[in-house]
Amino acid sequence: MPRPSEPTRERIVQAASALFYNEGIRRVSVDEVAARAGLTKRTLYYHFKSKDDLVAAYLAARDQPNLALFRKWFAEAEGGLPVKVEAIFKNLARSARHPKWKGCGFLRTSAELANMPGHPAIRIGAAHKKKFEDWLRATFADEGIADPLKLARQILLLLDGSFAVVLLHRDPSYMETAGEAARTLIETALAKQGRKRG
Amino acid sequence: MPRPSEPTRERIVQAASALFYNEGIRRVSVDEVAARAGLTKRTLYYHFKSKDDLVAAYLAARDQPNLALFRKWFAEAEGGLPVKVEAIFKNLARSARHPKWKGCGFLRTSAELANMPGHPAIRIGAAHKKKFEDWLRATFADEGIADPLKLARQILLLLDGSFAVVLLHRDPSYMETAGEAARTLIETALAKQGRKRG
DNA sequence: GTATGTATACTAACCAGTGAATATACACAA
DNA sequence: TTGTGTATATTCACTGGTTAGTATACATAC
Repeated sequence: MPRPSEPTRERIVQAASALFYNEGIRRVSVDEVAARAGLTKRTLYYHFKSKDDLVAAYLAARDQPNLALFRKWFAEAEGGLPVKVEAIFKNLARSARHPKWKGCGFLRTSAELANMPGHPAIRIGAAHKKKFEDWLRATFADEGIADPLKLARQILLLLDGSFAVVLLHRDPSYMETAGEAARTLIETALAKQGRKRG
Repeated sequence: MPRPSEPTRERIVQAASALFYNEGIRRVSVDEVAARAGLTKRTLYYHFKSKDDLVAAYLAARDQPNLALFRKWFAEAEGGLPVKVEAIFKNLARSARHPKWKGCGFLRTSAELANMPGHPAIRIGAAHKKKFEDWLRATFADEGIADPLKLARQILLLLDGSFAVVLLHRDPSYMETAGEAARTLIETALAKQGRKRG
C-alpha cells in the first residue's frame, strides 16, 4: 500500500518515540520500531537513512512540544516571577508521578550516547536545552535581573538535576525541593536588584 | 593458570569499569570485558553470575572512592561552609575538563537502565547518592542550619544537574555556575539561622 | 512509464549464557 | 618424600537468538 508517506514517516517517529523513551535507545531494535509502526524494516529505512537518524528524529519531535509545555505552566501560574518558575517544578513533579514517566528523553539519550560526542541526537538535545535556557534568560532580563544568564543556568541546573535525581530515586518530591531552591535563588536575585536600584 | 581468584575478580571489575564508563552498559559486551581483563568469557561467568551482576559490581567499586574524593575536596578547602561546598563543584569542573570525562557513572547507568527500575545497579547508585546526601545533611546539621536535609537535597540537585548539563553541552563552566548557586543557597540558610538566633 | 513507496528475503556480525573438559594448588595419607 | 583426592579456577567450543543494514522485486499513482 504505497502513497501515505508523510503520515507513514510520522507513524514511524511516534513508534520510535514510545519505544526509545520507554526502553532506551540501544535496547530497542529497528525491527521493533518498524513492527510497532505497522510496517517492515525496509520501509523504515526508506524514510530514515540509519538508526542514528531515527534517534535524532525522535528527539527533534519532542523539542517544541516540551518547550511549549514549560511556557504554558509558567504562563498559567498566578503570582510573581519566583512563583511562576516554581510552578514549572510543581507541574513536573505531577508528571513524574505517572507510572510511565522515565525522566528527560534528551538527558537520557545524551547519557546513553556519551561515547559518541558529536551524535546528531545529542546536538538536538543540546539545542533544546539551550532554547529553554534562553527563554528563561530573556524572561529574567525583562524583569531587570542583574545577571539573567547566570540565573537562567542555575534554574536549568536545578531542573535537569531533578530529572536525574527523581529518575534514580523514583521520588518526585525532589522536584518540589528543586522548585523551592529555584524560588530562593530568584528571590535573592530580585532582592539584590532592589538594593541596587533602591 | 588457576588460583589467582581475588586479583582475577578485581581485574574483571577494573576492565568492566573502564568499558562501561567509557562506552555505556549496553554498548559493551561481556566478551569485550573478558578480553580487556585478559581472560575468557567463561572465566568471567565463573566470578559473576550475569552481566547485570557485573554492572552492579562496577558501580559498587566506585561508591567509596567517589565519596572519599568529595570529602577530601571539602576538607582541604580553606574557608567557611559555603566556600568549602563550592570547592567540590570547582574540583569537579577541573575533572570534567579531562578529555575522557563522561559524567557520573551512577546517573548514566540509571538513565540507561531506566526501563528496569529494580535493577541491582540502580539500587547501588541510589544508595550512593543517599550517602552523599546524608553526609551533607550531617555537615549542615553540625553547623546549626535549620532544615539541613532540605539544603542537602538542594545541593545534591545542583551537583547532579551539573553532571547532566555538562555531559550534554561539554561545557564544564556550568559546574562553577552550580557551585555559585550552592553557595548562595547555603549563605541564605546561614543568614536565616542568624536572624532566628538574633 | 516513471517517481515513489512498500514488502520479501537475506547477510554478516554480534551477543548473553552454557556444557564439558581440564589444569592447578593444597590437604592428607602412606 | 611421594602419591592421591578434591575444591577451585580456567579454557574451548558451542547454542539459540538478535542486530543494523541491503539487494531485489513489486505495486501504485499520476
